[in-house]
Amino acid sequence: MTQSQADDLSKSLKAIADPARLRLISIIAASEGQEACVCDLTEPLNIGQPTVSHHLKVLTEAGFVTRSKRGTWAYYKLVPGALDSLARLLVTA
Amino acid sequence: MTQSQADDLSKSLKAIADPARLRLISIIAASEGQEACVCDLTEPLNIGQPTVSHHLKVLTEAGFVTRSKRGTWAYYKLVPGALDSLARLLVTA
DNA sequence: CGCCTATATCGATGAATGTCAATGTTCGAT
DNA sequence: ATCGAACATTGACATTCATCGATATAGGCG
Repeated sequence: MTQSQADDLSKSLKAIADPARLRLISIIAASEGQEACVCDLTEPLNIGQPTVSHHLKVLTEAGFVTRSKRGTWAYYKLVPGALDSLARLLVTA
Repeated sequence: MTQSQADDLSKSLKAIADPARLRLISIIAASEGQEACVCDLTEPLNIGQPTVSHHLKVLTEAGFVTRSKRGTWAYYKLVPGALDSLARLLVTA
């Protein structure tokens, strides 16, 4: 594995290597259409709303979720296959 | 996913979410018997020997490699299936 | 327009982390 | 016993990061 490959893979791993972000992914994955509103994510995690917003931004920039605003609400949806392809990279490593 | 499950999974992910540690795993995995001596790991990574030692300790404590000393040399070996079971946890998340 | 609600951004702070230089430890060889 | 080689540990430093409070933005409603 080259240095830049290792850099890329570690960036993806760092993005999900956080308890709060793992739980966010878990909740979104269990939601209808694998999509959830921020209001459904703030309460069950015991962390403040700005922190949730921050974690969702990290996950979005890493390509694990996408954001779509409908009215006042922001909905985050899992990117299909993103987690699977990361898992495949792991066993190939 | 519960809080403690998320904590455990994030600890495993943090252990490999580092370019140097990913390259260490990659080199060990490509070695004969999936085992390599520290002397074979220090040079190709462009980081100092104490740092390599530190990374190997992190990987050992996370259960990805095991250490066995033979003479003056320390050999690190991949734990079979460790990466695979982590990858499986990811797609189930 | 003005208020309220939902979400994002900013700035700060404390904790964790990667790296190094220096030193310690262990083992083989002379 | 002594020396050198291989590896680990320690202490320090700079950077990154998770979290929070305060504030900004943006949309719906009266």
